[in-house]
Order: sequence, then structure tokens, then C-alpha cells
Amino acid sequence: MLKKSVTIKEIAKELNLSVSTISRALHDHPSISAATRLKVKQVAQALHYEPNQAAVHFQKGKTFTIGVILPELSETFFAEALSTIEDIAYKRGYTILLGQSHDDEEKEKLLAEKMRAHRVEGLIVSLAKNTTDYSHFEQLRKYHIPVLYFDRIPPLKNIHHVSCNIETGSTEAVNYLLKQGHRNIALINGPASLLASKQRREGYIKALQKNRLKFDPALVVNCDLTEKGTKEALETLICLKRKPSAIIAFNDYVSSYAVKHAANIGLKINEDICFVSFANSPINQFMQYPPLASVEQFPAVQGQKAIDTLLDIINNKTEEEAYYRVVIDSELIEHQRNEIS
Amino acid sequence: MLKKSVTIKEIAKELNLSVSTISRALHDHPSISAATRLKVKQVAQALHYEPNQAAVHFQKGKTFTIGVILPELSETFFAEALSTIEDIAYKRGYTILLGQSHDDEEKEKLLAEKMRAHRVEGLIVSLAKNTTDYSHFEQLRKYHIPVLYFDRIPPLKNIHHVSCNIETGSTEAVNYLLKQGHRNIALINGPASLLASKQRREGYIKALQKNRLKFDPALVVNCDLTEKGTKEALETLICLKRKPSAIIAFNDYVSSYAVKHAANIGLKINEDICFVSFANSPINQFMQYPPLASVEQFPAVQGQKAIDTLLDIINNKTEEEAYYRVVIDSELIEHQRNEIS
DNA sequence: TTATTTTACGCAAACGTTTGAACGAGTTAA
DNA sequence: TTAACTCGTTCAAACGTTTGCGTAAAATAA
Repeated sequence: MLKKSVTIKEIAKELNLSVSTISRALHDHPSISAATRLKVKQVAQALHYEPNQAAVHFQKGKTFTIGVILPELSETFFAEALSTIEDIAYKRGYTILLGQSHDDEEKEKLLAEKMRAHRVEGLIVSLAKNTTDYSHFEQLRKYHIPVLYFDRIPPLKNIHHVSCNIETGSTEAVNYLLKQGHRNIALINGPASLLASKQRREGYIKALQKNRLKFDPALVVNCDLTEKGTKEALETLICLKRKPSAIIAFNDYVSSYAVKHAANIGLKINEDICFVSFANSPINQFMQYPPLASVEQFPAVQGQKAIDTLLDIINNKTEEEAYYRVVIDSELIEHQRNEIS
Repeated sequence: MLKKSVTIKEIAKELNLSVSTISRALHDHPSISAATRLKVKQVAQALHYEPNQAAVHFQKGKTFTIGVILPELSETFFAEALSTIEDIAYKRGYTILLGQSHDDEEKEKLLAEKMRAHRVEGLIVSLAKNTTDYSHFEQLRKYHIPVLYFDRIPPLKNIHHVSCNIETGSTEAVNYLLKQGHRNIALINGPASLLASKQRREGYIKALQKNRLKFDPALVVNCDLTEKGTKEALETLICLKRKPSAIIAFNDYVSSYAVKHAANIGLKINEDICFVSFANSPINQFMQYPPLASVEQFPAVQGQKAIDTLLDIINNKTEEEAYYRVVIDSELIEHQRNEIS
């Protein structure tokens, strides 16, 4: 059990001062003389005083806890985002209460409730893949718990969010491939319903238009992001009369599936067909044929912006309902080839 | 800010009872009549009463927080372990305070200190790769904070730990390859200093001995687990007069590097050379040539055991110094080939 | 000198909950 | 009839910290 730790009282007794003086001294309150401030701090050090956070939280009526609900911690993107979120939160004296929805809307609801019961002061949420009802989050407003949507955001008007502009990256991806001489560029996209899919598609189309190339709808196929779905999408593409020489995949996972299958059916990767994808995740490093380039979405930066703005919202108790909408640009990263061999 | 939430007092006023009665009623204290217990609970429900955790923590002198220090959240193994740790902890009313050492001993020290200052009631630690000094953790005992080492454990006598018996898996890996007809089986091991490396080596040797095969030290090479190191290890092996037809890699990451390089220098994977590895991590799913089999280390199970025993230790304040040493067996998982195509 | 301001500190209440001790009313034992 | 118990409840203190207000002493102004 936690042994009797030293309290402010003992410092007070030691110095024949009152507890309030100690408290103020430790917080550099101006009405305490520099001399006593010093003495107090010295004694506090000597006694290994550590403020009892539970007491502070209680008395301030704050929990200094912020909730983070993510779909899947084992996706590197989220793990990295969480990492910076946690770092910054800690530096500002906040603790993270973590929850994984595992892409399940029901679990997400439960977590939202749990967070509320725990009195988190704010919430960072990245939505489950198939969440269509957002009431469990919007309800938190009644309890004055600000919600900041992160990366996977809902199509709502009055929300705070931090997300990534996928369109720019998508455009860059196309431009990159055009520069390499490709003219038949396909896109293996995600489910049409996803905002993320729409953005990829938009960027893709805009890049073609900017370059005065015709957009061929046949070259864009949707898939459910599974290995099987990817395989089917790939087959659709290579059966086209206008066979693509390059494919932009929804993300690195999809890219890996596509590469695997393309190689299996005898295509020479990077000769017969090239790949570019999204996420720039570490799995590329383990691939036999990583994509030539991948659109970086900067999970760490997004995480940092997310926690920063949320803490901003929390600490500016101004009821003026302004909505923070932070969007960072994605960016195509070209991969070094053969850096090792 | 957190709006005036309902307190025990308001329930008391509502029912003309004292706060102590309410508190006891809500906790099913035997000295409260069943009738009032019911009434109290009904009113509590109606008013949406939620206990103020900060107040509870404060008054009980407990934080209900347990610290978890991991090397890297983006390694799936740890992410999965954390996932179950968090789940169970939450169910038992505990919150996780998370920290990543990023395999840096200094950061680890800082985190240990931070956890102490935060008054965690216990700590789950998976050591950084190169930590050799454990004093920052052993010091926590002075504050009566139990430390449970997890997976990456130190070579100390009197500690609690949960870890995985790698030896059994290593033996299984060799047996598996022997059954496939391989006689020259190599091992690309990690740094010799690691316990994990020793266990792999032990299992490897024992399997050979059981099968009355001679152990050839040349077939076991150490590497630093980087891509470059793996490449060098592989080259050493294929230059041997006794060229291996199968390689057991330290983990799936190392395996992927080795496969990549082997393919680059013209070897036919699964014909000229086969691979088996450890961790059974999801990256295999994205590989062109995943290992034929991988030793599962059950991160979720380990995580569960870890949090369970730690909570045990915390709540059995018996000062009797018994050390919990939970070891689960690893297990070779054969991968389906070509499940998709 | 006296009046006024400033400086440096102490007093005490408050935050919400838990819990040992006390207490009145009703029941049982003598 | 009184003593001893039981049952259900209340009282009040305690946990460690923060903070509005009060105040004595010192410094300044008149």
C-alpha cells in the first residue's frame, strides 16, 4: 500500500508556517516572500514531497483525464498518434484514458458512456469504420465534455476535428506516376461511403484534369479493404482492355495484398506494374516489393494537433461556440529503392 | 467545464436521510435495511448519480491507477498486450497510465520516476532492449509499489514476472523443419546478451539433441535485429560449406529482412531456402513470402496474466514476500499457404 | 506624529466520500 | 421491570489541497 507520503502539513510543521503559505509558496504565489518561497522549496525537496494528485484533482473538481477512443491500437497509424497524444498530455499534467472500439459501433457507445462516467474532461475520437450514429458522442455536450474528432471524422457541421487532407496526397501520387511516364493509372479505392475514399478519388480526378487527361471511371474500383476484395479489384483492373501500368492503392495494406496477388499471377512488380499507396506505414519496410511511394499522413503531427487543440478548448472555458477544424496536408514520400543491398 | 454533477448529498436531501446512509446503501452495507437500499438506488438512478471518482480516490488514499511501461506501442505484440491489459484493468476499476520507453534506458528511468510521482499502485514493465541497470525499478519497492516484469524481463532473482517460454516454441520450430526433411537448419538469433536469444538457442540445441543430430555452432549466428545486420547474418550462412536449407529467424521482422535479401540474390524462397520465425505477427499477412510457420507468443494471454497477477499483488497487501513467476508456453503456428489465390 | 498602503502570512471553509463510533427504538432475556 | 442486544440510522471526522478573506507588522505618505 502507499506508504505515508509526506504532505504539505509536514512541511508546514517543519518550518512553523501554515499550510496555506506552503501551498502558495510551492506555486510561486506573489504574496509570499522570495525568502520563504526558497525555504519551503528546499524543505519540500529534502522531504521528497510530491503533491497528492488525487487530492488536487478532487479539490479542483477536475480529473485531469482525457479520453481517447481509437478503432485499433495495433494499426500503427493509431499507435503513433496515441504515442504523441500521450506524451503531450502528460507534459501538461493530463492522463489518458484509453479505449479501443475494434471498429465496433456498440463497443464505441459503451466506451463513450464509460468515459463520461469517468468524468473525462475531453474526448479524442477516431470513429469506427461503420459508425453512422454519432449521438453517443454528441450527447456528451450535455455534460460539457468537448469532443474532438480525429482522422476518421463524421460528416457533421458543428464539430471540432483534426484530420488530414488526403486529396493533396492523392493528387501528388498521380503526378508522381505521370512524371514516371505512366498514362494508365488505376485506383483501388476503399468503400465508396467513406470520406477517405471520396478524397482519394477527388485528388485523383483533379490531378488528371490539371494534366488535361481524360478520367476513365473504369480505372477506379472500390474494394472492402480485405485481402480477398483487393484480389478481386486487381483482377478487374488487369482484365481491362486499357490495362493500367500503375496502381494507387487505398493504403499500404491493400497495396501489399495487390502486390502479392500480382506477383502470384506472374506480373513483374515495378516492370509490368507499379504501386503507390497511402499511409506510409512501417510495414513497407518489410515488403519484398514496397510501393514506390506512399502518402504520409503524419499521425504524430495529427496527434499533437489533436491534443493541443483539445486542451485549448478545455482550458478556454469560453462558452463561445467556435469550432476548431484543423486540417493538415498529406504528402507523398518516395521510397529509396534498395537502400540495403 | 464539468457541470454540477449530482452528489450523494442531493440523494440524501431527496430522501431525508443522511449521507452516510446513502453511501452505505449504495455499497450494500448489511446494516442498511433492504427497503432503504432499494429506495436509495432508485433515486440514484433517477438522478443519474455517478460517484465522483476523484473524491473516492482521494478519500481511500488510492489512485486506482497502474502504470505500464512498454518499449514501443507500434510493435503489434505490445499493442495487443496493452489492449487486454487495459480491458481487464478497466473492468476492475483501474486506469492505465501509459509510457513508451522507445527502447531508451534514460527515457525508461524518467518514466519510472513519473509513475512514482503519479502514485501508481503497481507497474507493469517490459524492459528496453538495452537496459542493464534495473535500480530505477527496484527502487520503487521503497515506496511499496509492486513491479511486474513483462515479457522482456531482467535476470534478477526476487521479482514478479510474466513471460513466455520461448524454448518450447524454438524446439517445435526445429522439429517442424526436421519433419519437412530439412537437415541443415540455421538460426539467425538476436544479440547474445538477450535472454530471448538464449532461450531460442537452447530450444534449438535441445531439439537437435533429442533427434540425435549434431549441433553445428556455425549454423547459429547473432545479429542486431536491424535490416543490415540481418543481411550480414544471412550472407554468413549461405557462404557456409554446409549451406542451410532452412532458417529460423529471431522474429518475423528479421525473417522479412532475410527473405527480402535472399530473394534479391536469386534464391528461390520455399525451394532453395525456407523460413520459420517467432512472434506470429500480423505483418506476415502482408508478406510475399511469409514464414512457413511462426512461434506464437500470445501477447493477449500474457497481458491478461500480467494485469491479473499485478492486481492480485496489489490487493493482497500481505507483506509475505512471495514472487509470482508466470510462464506460458509458446507454440508454433503453421501458416496456411495460398489461402487466397 | 498619524493615516494609509503594502507586504507577508494565517484562518478556515470547501471539495465528495467513507467509516468508526454513538444513539434511539424496538426486541429479547433475565 | 430492567438489563442486554439488535437493527437501522445519524454524527462527525478525516483524507490533502486550494483559496477568499482577514490581519498584524512593516513601509510609505501625509
